[in-house]
Amino acid sequence: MSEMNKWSSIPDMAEQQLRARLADAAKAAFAAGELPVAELPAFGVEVPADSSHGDLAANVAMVSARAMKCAPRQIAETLLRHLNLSDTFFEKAEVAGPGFMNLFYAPAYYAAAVQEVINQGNDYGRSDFGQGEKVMVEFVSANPTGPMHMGNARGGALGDSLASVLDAAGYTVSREFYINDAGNQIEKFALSLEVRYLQHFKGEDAVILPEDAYQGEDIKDHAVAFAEQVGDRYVEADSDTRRKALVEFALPLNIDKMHRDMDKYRIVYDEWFRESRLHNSGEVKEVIDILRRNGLTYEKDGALWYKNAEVLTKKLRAEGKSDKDIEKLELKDDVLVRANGNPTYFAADIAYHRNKFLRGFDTCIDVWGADHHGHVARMKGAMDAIGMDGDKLQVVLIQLVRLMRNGEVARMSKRSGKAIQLSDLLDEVPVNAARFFFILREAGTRIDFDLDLAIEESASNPVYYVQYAHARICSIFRKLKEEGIEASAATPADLELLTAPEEQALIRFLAGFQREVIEAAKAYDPSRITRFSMELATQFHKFYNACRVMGDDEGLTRARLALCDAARITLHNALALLKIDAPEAM
RNA sequence: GCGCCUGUAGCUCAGCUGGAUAGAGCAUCUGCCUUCUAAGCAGAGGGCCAGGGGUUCGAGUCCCUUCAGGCGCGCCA
Repeated sequence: MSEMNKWSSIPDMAEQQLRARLADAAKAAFAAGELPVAELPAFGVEVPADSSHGDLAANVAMVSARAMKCAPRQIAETLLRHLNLSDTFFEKAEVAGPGFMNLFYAPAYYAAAVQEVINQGNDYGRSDFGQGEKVMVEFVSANPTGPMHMGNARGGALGDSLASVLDAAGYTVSREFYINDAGNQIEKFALSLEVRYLQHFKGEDAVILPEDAYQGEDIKDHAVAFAEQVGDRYVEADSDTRRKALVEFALPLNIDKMHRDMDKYRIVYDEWFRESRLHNSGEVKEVIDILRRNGLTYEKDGALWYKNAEVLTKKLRAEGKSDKDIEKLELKDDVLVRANGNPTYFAADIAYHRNKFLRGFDTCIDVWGADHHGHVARMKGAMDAIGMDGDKLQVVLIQLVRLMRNGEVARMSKRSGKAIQLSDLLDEVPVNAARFFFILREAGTRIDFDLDLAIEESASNPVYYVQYAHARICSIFRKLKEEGIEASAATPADLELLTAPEEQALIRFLAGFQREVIEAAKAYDPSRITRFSMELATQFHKFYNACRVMGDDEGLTRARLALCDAARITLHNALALLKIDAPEAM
């Protein structure tokens, strides 16, 4: 409960004070014989939806009613009589509704909260909640056989921001991109390139592109570029040599492109991890051997199978599921090594996740497309099966993005007629707007991305609403400087002048930033920060319209300038987590 | 068929571990700039929180069930 925090937040301190004083009040009431002696149960302290109900509300009387055999309101009234609020952040308490104890902050609370933001500056919002635990966030990990798409754009923004949020919450975070540069899809890539290369010299009808090959224009572009560079000397070469040359030509180009796109999207990875490494190092073989030794494999139809059903059944039984329910799941086993001798993606992925844990990560978070959800349970199970802890593998599933144009689903780019790519998006939509949009909604919801709206009416994008608030604050300080006014720092007494409802609402909101970051980290949900930034902008705009910053009262002016500065810092730090610019002017 | 996700205002969505009269943006309508950025603010209308049961002081939130939509159940990744 008491998270000893070196970045102690003011709301946390206030809540602790309140809990301690309520416990004291109960003790006093017991001693006076005014309440039956009973253990004070765990109770909640929360921010009421309606500010007329105070700044914090405790439900201690309601949850104590049964044990004390006493009406909640009566318990609350008794506690109130014994409640001592001296030397706390509170100035008033009252009993309301069914027995809530409503507490009101004193001006000192608001003063302390503003001062805290200013003191911490760029660190404001950070905490050591995560205790330095090592966390890896693996995201995007797009297939290198083709260009990245809109789903990668969403996964990229969410994964990157999630990593930032975890970092701010005190975790040691690493960002990773997994490149599937081995296996079946590379074979398919090679075959597709080969057909296009041969077609380039012999004509489209001479060689037929199989239906299951990559149909995209990008393959043709690569083949043509290769043909222009080396000519027709691979036409007569044997297929293996030809395919190898084509892949060695095209794959680096695709990977370079992914680097460039991610760079433009402001995503910097700590590691680009290649699947081929796991095959070359023998790690794929190792995990297969481990599974074999653990008796979790068998051979059938020439392939080596993994006993997924057995592993998951055991796990689900341990979790208390009935055999009947488990049977309904129709659990299936999976192939590790195909009849042709090649390991499957699944086998390589087990090796990859083992590699992650062996690198010392306490938690590995995978950001996957929602269509991979069937893969989650068996991957966790496989971790258990090789002696790792499957619970330390966490998966965030991202729903697909639907592209809309003129109210209809769009699949193709209007200009090129090709499938819409991430790089098209970044060419047309400012990065700030694109990122903001993709981090606006939590991962599990399907979203529609309206290209026309994003491109043509970008000013209606809420990102500008938030940025405008930041620019507005900066303009106040700019004006101050232009007029040669040098405002000294606000004193605690100055800050206690912040008593207008709009001022206090803004401060209460600012003060909750650290908690919001922690909540976002716990839920693996960076979209909370996006919405926080929007609400913060609203609170600032309201304050700005209601309270003139530079006025006749010097103390109040200093205090309001301090509040502006606190709002600017908080807004800046929130946007920084999302890697969205906080402009000084618009 | 089985599993996962989703269902809240006309549209897009918030709603912290259950709390007091369910919120915001867009859209529609009405006001507010001779003083710090009107990309802003204030106000109005708009809801059987998909339906039905249950748990309790109290349910949009938890449990069961029905309905509707999305996705998944490969020697694909």
